[in-house]
Amino acid sequence: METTANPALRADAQRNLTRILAAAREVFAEEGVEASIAQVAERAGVGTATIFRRFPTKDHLLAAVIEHRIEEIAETTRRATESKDPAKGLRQLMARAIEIYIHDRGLCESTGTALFDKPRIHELADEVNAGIEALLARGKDAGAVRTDITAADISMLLFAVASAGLKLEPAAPGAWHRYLDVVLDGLRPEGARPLSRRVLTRAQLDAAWEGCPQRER
Amino acid sequence: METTANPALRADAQRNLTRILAAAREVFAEEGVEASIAQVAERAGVGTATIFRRFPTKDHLLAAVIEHRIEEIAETTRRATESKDPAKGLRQLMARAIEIYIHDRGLCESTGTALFDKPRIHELADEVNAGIEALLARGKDAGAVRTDITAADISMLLFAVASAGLKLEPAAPGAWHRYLDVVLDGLRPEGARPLSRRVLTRAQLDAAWEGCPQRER
Amino acid sequence: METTANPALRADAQRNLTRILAAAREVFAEEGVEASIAQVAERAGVGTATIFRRFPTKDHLLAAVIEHRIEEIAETTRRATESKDPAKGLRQLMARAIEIYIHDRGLCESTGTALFDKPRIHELADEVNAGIEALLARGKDAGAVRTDITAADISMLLFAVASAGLKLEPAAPGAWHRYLDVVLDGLRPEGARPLSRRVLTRAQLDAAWEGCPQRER
Amino acid sequence: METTANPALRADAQRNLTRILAAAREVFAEEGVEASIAQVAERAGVGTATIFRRFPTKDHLLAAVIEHRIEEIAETTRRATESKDPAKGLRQLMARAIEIYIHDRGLCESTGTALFDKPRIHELADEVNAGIEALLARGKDAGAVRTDITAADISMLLFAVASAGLKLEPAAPGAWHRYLDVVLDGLRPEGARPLSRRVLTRAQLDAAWEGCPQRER
DNA sequence: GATGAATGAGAATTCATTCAT
DNA sequence: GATGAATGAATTCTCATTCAT
Repeated sequence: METTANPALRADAQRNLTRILAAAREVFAEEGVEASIAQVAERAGVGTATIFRRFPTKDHLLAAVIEHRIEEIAETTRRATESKDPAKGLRQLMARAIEIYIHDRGLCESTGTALFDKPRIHELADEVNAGIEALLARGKDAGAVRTDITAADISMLLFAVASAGLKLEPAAPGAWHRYLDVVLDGLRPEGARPLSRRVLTRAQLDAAWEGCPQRER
Repeated sequence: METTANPALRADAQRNLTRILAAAREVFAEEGVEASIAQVAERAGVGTATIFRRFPTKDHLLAAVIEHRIEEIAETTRRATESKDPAKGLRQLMARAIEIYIHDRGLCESTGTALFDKPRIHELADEVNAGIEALLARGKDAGAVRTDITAADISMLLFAVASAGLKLEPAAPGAWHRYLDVVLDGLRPEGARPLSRRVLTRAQLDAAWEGCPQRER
Repeated sequence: METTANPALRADAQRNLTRILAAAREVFAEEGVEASIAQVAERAGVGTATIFRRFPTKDHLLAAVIEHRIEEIAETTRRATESKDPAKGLRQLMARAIEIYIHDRGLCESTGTALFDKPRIHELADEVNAGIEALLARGKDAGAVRTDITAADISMLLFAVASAGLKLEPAAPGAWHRYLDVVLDGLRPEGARPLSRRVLTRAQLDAAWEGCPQRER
Repeated sequence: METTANPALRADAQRNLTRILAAAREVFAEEGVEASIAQVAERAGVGTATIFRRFPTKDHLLAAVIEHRIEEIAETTRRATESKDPAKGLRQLMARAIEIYIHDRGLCESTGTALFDKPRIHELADEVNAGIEALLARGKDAGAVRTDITAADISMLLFAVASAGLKLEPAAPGAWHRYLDVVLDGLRPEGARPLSRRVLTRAQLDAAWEGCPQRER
């Protein structure tokens, strides 16, 4: 999760690149994907062309920012899977991922667009998925998690709570924990009522993350 | 819930207004709030200036469209409160409201922006809130709903599931029912674990719906 | 060859459209295809957006200008074919077409680019070609033109002289007539030496006019 | 015609200069004058700044490339004047010069711009002119060339055929020979019809090569 | 000397909003 | 009243040229 240090880059360029990425993270997080490159440039203290030297397209910059966030989520997943208690691990993972989402409007807006269709993002998504699956398996074995739930469901529920949290955060910081609590309670096996729809196929999940045909951008 | 019929309007003007609103609902639902006025005008079969005669600003038009949707949700609430079984009523209400949300990108994108800060919307929000409260009270009495949940929570949970549904809908239509199921299971009183945060104050809820200070547009 | 009068257009719009086209003809003629839309707008006395309302793309505007010139050439061809003397008609045609080319840098630069690949241009090109063929046939019959020359050759020779004329015009207006004279002398049948290459196929000619793979613009 | 070897240059600098010129020749030949310095730098395997160290301006680089081509044409002229048969020499000269032109988009686009206004180019142009004049004189004496033609005319006719060849080359390589044939037939004295315009003055020819006041770039 | 990096001045294009018919 | 037209302020992206290492 180290900030991508490119050793082939000159010192000043590396510094600028770091600044650009930091600025882009902030700006897109605050303003969403419609923020202009000029805003990023200003916050980074560089000219717009400097950004375009590193990122041929605004979307490339956005993608880099998103990748960084997904790296964070993957790292979070890694740590969560090390937890002794799978239920605790799951909550930890969801809570931390939600926090990352909530503080990044751009990330939320990008979810389910073509920006997610990059090899590195796929890799990370696979990794996250595997981690969740491992936690789920242990949780189910321990009788702490209902058995009809899949990793894909966890991703979607996480996204659901995060979306509500995003709206709520300015007015009631952290209030989304209530909703995560409700959802986690809904994941218990005791008295669980059967789910009314089929589980998501992998293709459906992928399509949800990338495919969004609206907004081709 | 009749489309606001303004009796002072000439027949043709009234017809145009109706067309404009219908077109705007469709266009913003499909394309989101970034859709252009020109698109709306074209679908309505009127000139752009005709729209601006009725709505001084694009945001005014958006607000009218949103108001309409909230009217639908209020109407849905009214019907739901008539249900004999409060738990069924609650599910019905949430499911129908989610459906409304899911099929309107513009509505989702607008939630929590200044566009919601209109007297009529407040009225309707109050009405919806009251309906949910009534259902909740009956549900709690019947032992079907946990007691630490408020109407504000239901709104937010509804928005949460809707947000996930919005992403998922193209790839897996209706799949969001799974997540509503999970949430509803989480609302049962049996074995409910205490919620980790305070309930939302009314001010916080209002701020969540309107306040979003980012995105001044 | 009337300036495309669109009767469906409001008076002011028609006036602006006319101005835009006139300005575009002048500006592209003087500055070449790299002239900016802003230059055209300024000369036309309108805003840049007004141009983009009529022409979705700079290339569309360029295409309209080019089409106009080719119309002029087609009209010239029509008149030339009415000449009693085919040799005179041919000279008349070539001379007038060269004049049109010479006073339009944009036309010269566009020749052989994708801008020529439009149905209307193809039609006009066919018409010009047919006219030249008719003149050639009559000229050959009359013993005034060598028999191994085709209409495609005439187009290319015309373009050749025009290219030289373009460079020469500012310094020596009309001097290109000398070179047209030489070429026409080269077209006489008496003592004509055999041409060293095959005649152009239609496909080759078309490719020369449109195909230019360099400069995809 | 050795590549200008500057003895004051360090070995590596000399090598870079050579590479830059070679790359520039290729790039401008293929892409035309709008090719970017970055493209040249990349092909040369040097940084852009290295180019600007040697050539204060893009135009200076272009000028150097052009000079090189004119050197080639001058060399060609020299060889052509050694031909026993002046008509053959003339054809040889024109054909080879046309080939040089045709394979260099940049050269064609630059012809007649301020880039030609350099002492060395003037020298070379004089040399070429003298060579052509010598050939013409011998040709006229031998009755192989019409007497009303000047060296300036030959330059322009050459440029004319080259321009057509440039457009035609991708679709029909070498087809321009047909047009050179026609022009050469037009240069024969037998039955030559009087030329309709005055001969070019030297000033006019110079202006044609350099003067093009449009396109200040 | 050499180079990658930085930049500012455009260029095309879009869109909410105001005007003239 | 209705409408198409006009516009100016953005926005993304390019490139010759200058700077810092």
